[in-house]
Amino acid sequence: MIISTKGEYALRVMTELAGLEKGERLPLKEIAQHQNISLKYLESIMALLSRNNLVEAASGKGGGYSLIRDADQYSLLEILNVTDGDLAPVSCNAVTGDGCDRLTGCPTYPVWRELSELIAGYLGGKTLNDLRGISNDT
Amino acid sequence: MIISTKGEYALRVMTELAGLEKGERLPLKEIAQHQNISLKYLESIMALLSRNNLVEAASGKGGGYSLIRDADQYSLLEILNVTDGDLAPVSCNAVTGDGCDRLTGCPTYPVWRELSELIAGYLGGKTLNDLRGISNDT
DNA sequence: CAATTACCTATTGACCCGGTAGGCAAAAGG
DNA sequence: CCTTTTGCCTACCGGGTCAATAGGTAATTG
Repeated sequence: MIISTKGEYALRVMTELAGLEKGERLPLKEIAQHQNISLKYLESIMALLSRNNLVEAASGKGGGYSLIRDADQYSLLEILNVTDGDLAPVSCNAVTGDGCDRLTGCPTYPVWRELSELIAGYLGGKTLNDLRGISNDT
Repeated sequence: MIISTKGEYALRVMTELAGLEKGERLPLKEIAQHQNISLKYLESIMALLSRNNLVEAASGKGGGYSLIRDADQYSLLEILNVTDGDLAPVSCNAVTGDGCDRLTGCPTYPVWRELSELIAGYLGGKTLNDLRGISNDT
């Protein structure tokens, strides 16, 4: 599988954050309870998202997490790239270009490349709003 | 990644087998040399393919492997399902239906389902012939 | 019978993933 | 200040899987 629970959890949490009012924050403790996910594990995930400027964090009382942009400005691809790295469907790294010494003439390469683009295209076109059941068309 | 080297190797070997004349066989020793893959490792992979009736095997002198059907009658999906199991892109097993207790109302589920179908659709439409650079349109 | 080939059953080492633990840093409030 | 709340960092662990190896057995042919 390409997408780990780390990615799955990240999407779920960010979807929840998308429901907040502007300026509102949600502490991780509450999120972990809602989503029924280990708090400690979530911590490591959210720290990662924070480091990559996908969410904003505030320490101390009244602190917590919030989104930085509007929900429809986050593509799922962008988020999953942070949590799961490159989403290349194949273990050989031909898709990213480096490492395979048999690349020239490799019969499977074009297929992996196309498949990669297909996946990236699909996930790049979906946003957090799609996860909330909110359609993007006006 | 969804697709292991096992799947990648299986596709490469079967593509090579697709180049044989009708009734011709190729012993694994040669294939392993051509493809520069460990013979022992290949053995385990080919035994798997053989058990699942994707290739035909013949022991003894003059033996080896051959395809059973025409190359355009093997979809990549079918082969990869044998080597890599279900190609579900997500570790949660919601896509196959069982196991997730949060399934009802799970915001990400529809996305994984769609993505799964997209991948299966793509790989189901490609055959071994596509790996040989032979187009299926007459 | 001997050579060739496929098949089966372990086993190994490395790596990654999900999760845990504990302590540190920052911010806010009294 | 000091305490509480919150996020952040580092390290660790157990289990599973993957790629690969090893050795032996069965089938087929000459």
